[in-house]
Amino acid sequence: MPELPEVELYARYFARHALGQTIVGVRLLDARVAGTRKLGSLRGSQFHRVSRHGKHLFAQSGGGIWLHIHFGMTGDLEYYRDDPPRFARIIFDFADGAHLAYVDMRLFGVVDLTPSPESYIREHRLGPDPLQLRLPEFRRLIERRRGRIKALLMSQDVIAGVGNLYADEALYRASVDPRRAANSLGDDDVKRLFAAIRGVLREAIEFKSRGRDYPVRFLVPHRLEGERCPRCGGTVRRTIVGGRTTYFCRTHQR
DNA sequence: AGTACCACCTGACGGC
DNA sequence: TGCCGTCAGGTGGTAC
Repeated sequence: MPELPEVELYARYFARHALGQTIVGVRLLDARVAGTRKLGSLRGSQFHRVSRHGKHLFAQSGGGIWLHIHFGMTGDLEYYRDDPPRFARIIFDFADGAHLAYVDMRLFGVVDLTPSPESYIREHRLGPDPLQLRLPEFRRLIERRRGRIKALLMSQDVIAGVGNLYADEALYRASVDPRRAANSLGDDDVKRLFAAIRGVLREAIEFKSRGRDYPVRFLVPHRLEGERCPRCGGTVRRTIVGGRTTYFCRTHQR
């Protein structure tokens, strides 16, 4: 599930529920989501800052070390007082008796410690976060690339945070065919795509933070082969691009 | 540089 | 009811 907008909401959720609480225990219920560093060293400290880069969440602890969470396909956070949620894999126990669970049905996520977000970003060669990006840099990142534009948008070393769903969404909004080579886009295409990526991500954060569903003008509610495009009446097609299931409107995406 | 395929996991859903 | 295939919004490795 989690792409940039979802992780942004998780970061806000983490800030709301976990900052300033004293950690009295860290329980590892399934070692397969733990990284190499021992989370037990967080005991006795507090988180006092949260940040996000792409799909990655970072929380600084009192010791100066940072918690790093990547949510994989099914990662989530749940703050609770009584019963732990289903698929809880790591539980942070707080001094006031409440808990924060890292939940992950499919176990593709990772919870680890890192010296700083900057060092993590460097070591894992993450590209810039699209909400911090400006047009000239975006242009530079994609103009000479020969791969398909959708595959490029999903490459975390090019832009960090866009996954399968929002890549489709941005290309749909920008009227660009996901199968086109990146270097075949004209300057107008690049400008529209840049605005579309940022617009789609910002709007998703906005309506999700209000607990609302995807608007009908988004592609997401129409991710079905043969569905009508709400924008032009064309037909929604399903195909594979970059190894992932891709939906696009064959009429207005060119 | 770009792509295709496999692997890592668990669960939901449709067909028979 | 149950078994089977298919699919799922992610990523890393390998091989071509």
